[in-house]
Amino acid sequence: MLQINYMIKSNDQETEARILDAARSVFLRRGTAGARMAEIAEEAGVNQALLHYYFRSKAGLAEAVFQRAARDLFPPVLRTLASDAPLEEKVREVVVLELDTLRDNPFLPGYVLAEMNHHPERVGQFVASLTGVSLETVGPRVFDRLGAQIEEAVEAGEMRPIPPEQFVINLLSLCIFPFAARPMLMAVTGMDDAGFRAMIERRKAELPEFFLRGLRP
Amino acid sequence: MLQINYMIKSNDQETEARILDAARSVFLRRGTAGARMAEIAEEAGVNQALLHYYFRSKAGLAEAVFQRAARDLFPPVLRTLASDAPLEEKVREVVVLELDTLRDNPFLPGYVLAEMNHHPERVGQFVASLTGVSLETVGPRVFDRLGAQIEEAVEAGEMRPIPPEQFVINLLSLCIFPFAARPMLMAVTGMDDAGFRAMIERRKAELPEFFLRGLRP
DNA sequence: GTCTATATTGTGATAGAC
DNA sequence: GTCTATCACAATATAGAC
Repeated sequence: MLQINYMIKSNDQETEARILDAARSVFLRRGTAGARMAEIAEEAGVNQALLHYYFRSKAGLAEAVFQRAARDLFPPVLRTLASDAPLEEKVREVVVLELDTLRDNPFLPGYVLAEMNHHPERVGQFVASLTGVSLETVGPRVFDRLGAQIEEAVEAGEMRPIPPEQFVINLLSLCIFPFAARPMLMAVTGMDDAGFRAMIERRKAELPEFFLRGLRP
Repeated sequence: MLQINYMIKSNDQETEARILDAARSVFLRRGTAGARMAEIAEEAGVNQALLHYYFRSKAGLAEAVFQRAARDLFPPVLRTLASDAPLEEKVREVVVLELDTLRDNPFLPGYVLAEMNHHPERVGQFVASLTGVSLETVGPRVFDRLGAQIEEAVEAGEMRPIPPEQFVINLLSLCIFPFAARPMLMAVTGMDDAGFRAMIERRKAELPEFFLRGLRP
């Protein structure tokens, strides 16, 4: 009796998490506009009315899911890039970090990129939330630190000059795009899931060198 | 009178094109699931019923728009890559081709990537339509030709070995991703539209060298 | 907190006049 | 070919019992 009572009471928290997980799964696969509350409820194993009890509206759920997804995709990389580690080490670290994350969440890039394009207003809001401060602080912080390191390396004759923005864009492009274009790549090359994973593993090993060679004088 | 009569008669063709253009514009911005037939009709300057007269259903319109968009995004590049031009020339050509296309259609990548993720079944269909033949012919044709050229260059000591798939993935990543991630890039860096275009122009000049250096021994 | 039943709107699609 | 008016249903959201 006590046991049962305890379990019921604890459900409120656990249920909310289950709903959020189900919502994430459905939103990532179908996109926000294509997602159906009924499907989320079913996947969470609860009634549809409960979704509204916890998140008020579909928009509320969508907001929560997008914030979480964007946090999974970008901040770890940006934090790494803003650190004090040597440049080459940063590159290797970002590649492994990003490729491992996306191997486990292959729908993440497609979803986040699509949402950003469909709801540009959410992007500023998200960027602001990264530091809790205003929009203008995140970018500069990463790019200033990176720019200084690049300048150092250039003066030491180890590297060509490159704007830090282009540095970041190139690196993220090479990591993220293959996942966003996964269905097309699989269709064109005839890869299956295992083949795709193998291709990604290979990238993990060779991408850092490819990227760094491209920057050398 | 004759004039008016002529214009009315010619409208059927012109109207269908106007609708398709409007549909493209709305679908690209909102995604298929998020697009509204009413908005398309308004943007085309016609009544909503006309959309059904010409395209039967929303799915019909969506199909037409996706085919056209995917054709704009991929085939020119694949054709270039499968040509007989020297490898380095191909790279320069692809970069200019792709960056110019996307400068004029910044929503294209986000839309196509999203649709592919949400409707993987359409991808095979599209790939098949590229040659009119079966799915297995397009990929190999590009990759075989490219693989041979790479092998040549490797034996001449001009290049490191790299699987042709990775070659293509890297090249497309560097061209396409910045547009797919445009809203995020603009928010993080504080760029406006002009700044983004300037950034792309800079890439057009520097991307080929960066890419090719990354492949040299 | 969780459910069933129901209200309310949004949205794709059709009928039929012009 | 093009419009207005309307239908039919899908999908979000709420009321209220348990």
